[in-house]
Amino acid sequence: MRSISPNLSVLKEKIAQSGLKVTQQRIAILKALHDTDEHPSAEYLYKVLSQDNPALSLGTIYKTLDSLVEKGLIRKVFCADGIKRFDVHTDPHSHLYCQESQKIIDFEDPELESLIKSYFSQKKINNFKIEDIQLQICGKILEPGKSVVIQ
Amino acid sequence: MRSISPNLSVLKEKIAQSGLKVTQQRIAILKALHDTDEHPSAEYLYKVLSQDNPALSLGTIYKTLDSLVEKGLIRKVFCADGIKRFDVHTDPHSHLYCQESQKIIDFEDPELESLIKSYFSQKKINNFKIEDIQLQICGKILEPGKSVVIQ
DNA sequence: TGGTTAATAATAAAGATTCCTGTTTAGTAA
DNA sequence: TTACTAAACAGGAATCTTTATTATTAACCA
Repeated sequence: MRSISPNLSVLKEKIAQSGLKVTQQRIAILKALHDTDEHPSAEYLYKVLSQDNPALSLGTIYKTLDSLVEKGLIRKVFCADGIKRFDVHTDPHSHLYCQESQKIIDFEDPELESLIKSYFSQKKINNFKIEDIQLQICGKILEPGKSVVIQ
Repeated sequence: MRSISPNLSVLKEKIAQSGLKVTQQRIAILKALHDTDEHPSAEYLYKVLSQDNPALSLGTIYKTLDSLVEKGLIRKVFCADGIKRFDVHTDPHSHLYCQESQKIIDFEDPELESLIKSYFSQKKINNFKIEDIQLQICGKILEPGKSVVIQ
């Protein structure tokens, strides 16, 4: 389901183009974000990455995630559980939230996105500049283990 | 903009009907939620309520908010900032998020809600039970102080 | 290759939430 | 009304999440 992760040189290029220095930590973090479907939190990345980079600091992860968001390379995901989570997927899409397992599943449907887009292109909201629209579908995965299929 | 708050007996009735004991704390917390547009966090409620109820404990607020969510009297609001916030508004509506002021503004539009509803009534998502759909419009209030007008 | 500056590690501090325990209170039944 | 019981509460400790601080290191550029 997840798209193929870009190779290292592409990741480096992305970081460089954003104006950030290309450090080993940033490469590793951005790669880890690409290598998972999990919409990771800082803690998750720390657990995964410290196996190969024992010196990696949690503070660096937080700081890097902020930088990557600021540069538009990743997005903050809206969450009900009070934990910051992130998504490399920067094109418009929605999320399924399983309230039991805390899993977040990408919900990609051009039809829905264009529906929303066209609605908001007509709608007038005075005194507010729209920058991003996010939609969550909350509920439950019925048989954990089996995959959720969107048709 | 905010709807008129229900009076105390209505609030008590709501709490009782949910199966929870009707305590002074729960009444005060539910009332405070009704009396504001702010989509409060536990901390906000603590600040506001401890003025009149100096003995009120922050732990009680957290616990009460959880109970009220569980009973469906209030909803958790999806947030990007890693703070749990709540909404008494339980009918379907969306939210404007100001990324500068952290303000959350109710966005109520039957047209949008029915658009979303009809989309999802057709859409098939296997192995997932939809319980709630939330949409956020992120951006910036252009002139803080002035109100945001939805047309 | 060396110098400059941003980035990092390590750790402390702050902020948000949950947990624990003795006490109090709401609901119930006598 | 009163007494009983279970749930709820206050207060505070503990935990979890995030941010801030500072000395050291590494990326980038001349």
